[in-house]
Amino acid sequence: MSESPATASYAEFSRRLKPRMAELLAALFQENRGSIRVKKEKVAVKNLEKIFAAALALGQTKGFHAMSLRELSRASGLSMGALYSYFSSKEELRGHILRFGVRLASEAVEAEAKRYSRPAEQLAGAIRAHLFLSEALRPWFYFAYMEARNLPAKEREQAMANERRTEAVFVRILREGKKRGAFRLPEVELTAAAIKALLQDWYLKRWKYGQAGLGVEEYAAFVVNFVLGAIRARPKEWGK
Amino acid sequence: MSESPATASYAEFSRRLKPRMAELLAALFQENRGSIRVKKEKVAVKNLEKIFAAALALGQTKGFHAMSLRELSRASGLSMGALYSYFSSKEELRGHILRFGVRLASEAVEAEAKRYSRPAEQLAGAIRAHLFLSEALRPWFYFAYMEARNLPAKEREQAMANERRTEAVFVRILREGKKRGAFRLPEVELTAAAIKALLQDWYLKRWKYGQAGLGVEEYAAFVVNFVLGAIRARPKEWGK
DNA sequence: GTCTATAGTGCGATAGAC
DNA sequence: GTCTATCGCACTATAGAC
Repeated sequence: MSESPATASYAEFSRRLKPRMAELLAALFQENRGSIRVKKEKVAVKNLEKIFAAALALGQTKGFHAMSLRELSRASGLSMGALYSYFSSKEELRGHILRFGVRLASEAVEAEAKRYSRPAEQLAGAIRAHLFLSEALRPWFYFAYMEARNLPAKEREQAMANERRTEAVFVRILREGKKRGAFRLPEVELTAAAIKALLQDWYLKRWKYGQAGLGVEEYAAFVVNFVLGAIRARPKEWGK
Repeated sequence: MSESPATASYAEFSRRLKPRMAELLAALFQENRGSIRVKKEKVAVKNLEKIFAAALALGQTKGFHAMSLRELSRASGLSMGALYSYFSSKEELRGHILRFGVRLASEAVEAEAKRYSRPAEQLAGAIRAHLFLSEALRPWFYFAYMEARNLPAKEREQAMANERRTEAVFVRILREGKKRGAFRLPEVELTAAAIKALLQDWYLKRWKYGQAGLGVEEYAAFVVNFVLGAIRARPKEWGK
């Protein structure tokens, strides 16, 4: 509940996230002891990490469906047979990867929420937190976005629900700011959707921003400024 | 060079686009007489239309790579053998579809450009034209966006160049408006990228806007207003 | 726990009848 | 111009050696 002027820097955000990734990987192993044939946690976690990293990298460039398990075997350094000790089908592997990311992401967003009380700072904080998160987990975010449509119906609905949940955070902040007179905007839901689109562009068009030599902090500053301008929040009004 | 208050309605835009689609399909047939074994234009164009529509629909839900030619055969009503009278490989089919769309899209955007002289109206017109176009060719836009990364290197670079070209239109308008004092914005390139992201969200998240009962004209009005707000264009300044 | 070898399936593409 | 039948191949997944 501190009122520091802005969310922590990306470096700090990233530093706080790292250890959670290792913990969650171990948790994922424990929860799937049934289907994972390897029993030593240390070995399993190490290999799961390799498999996930390789699958995300390959999924990045050619898509998960187009990636063959032979390629994954080569890229991860494990044989075909060894791979199948960690999952029982290619689809199950995709499920593991997606669930791992969802948990990591939702935890991190919850942790950043409600650190501020003034609407404009809340909005800026939420934008920064989402961008920092997608930067730290960029391969996963891209993977999840692109794989969403290939999911079986049930999981696809869950993915769409996730999309709505993210937007709901922004809807709440916008509505509160509007009530307090800090923001002027007619369409709260559409504005939240627009913010979401700007956040997603960061990991979807990384090639473009990378070539322009732009960092995540600079992009975050731009988005915050752009959005606050669009909803008529003026610097002098930020404190309302 | 008319100075009507806004780009034509979507209905009118769509009406003007339709005949061009038939013409371009015929042109595509003529240019590929070498590789297309069917010689009667009437038959060929009719079947190409069926094939393209079926491929776009299937590519929509599962991706082009995941779509098998057996499925395409079923969906288009042509046998496997017949399909191969119209293209010599699955990849060539993808190329046909992408090139067809690129030509249709670039023609339509050129036609809408430069209809206005005042910066805010130019910007609003360009936003509306892009949205209307992506609405009329939604299956194709979605297909092109999702297939871009699966293209061979040369064609992928061309796709990225297309992305930049669209943005260049907005950069030009923004820069001109800034010079004339109609807009206040520090980052012209980033603003153009942000506008692009908002335009793309319309066809990428169609499920969301569709469920909300939102039409393309309403979304266009929102985006225009949002962007003009962000770049500090005020209604009274629109005429500058 | 990991490997190599291979079974079984469905793919893209083609040949030849009509 | 379109069809059916089929080829060869690459894939996912598994069996059994080490």
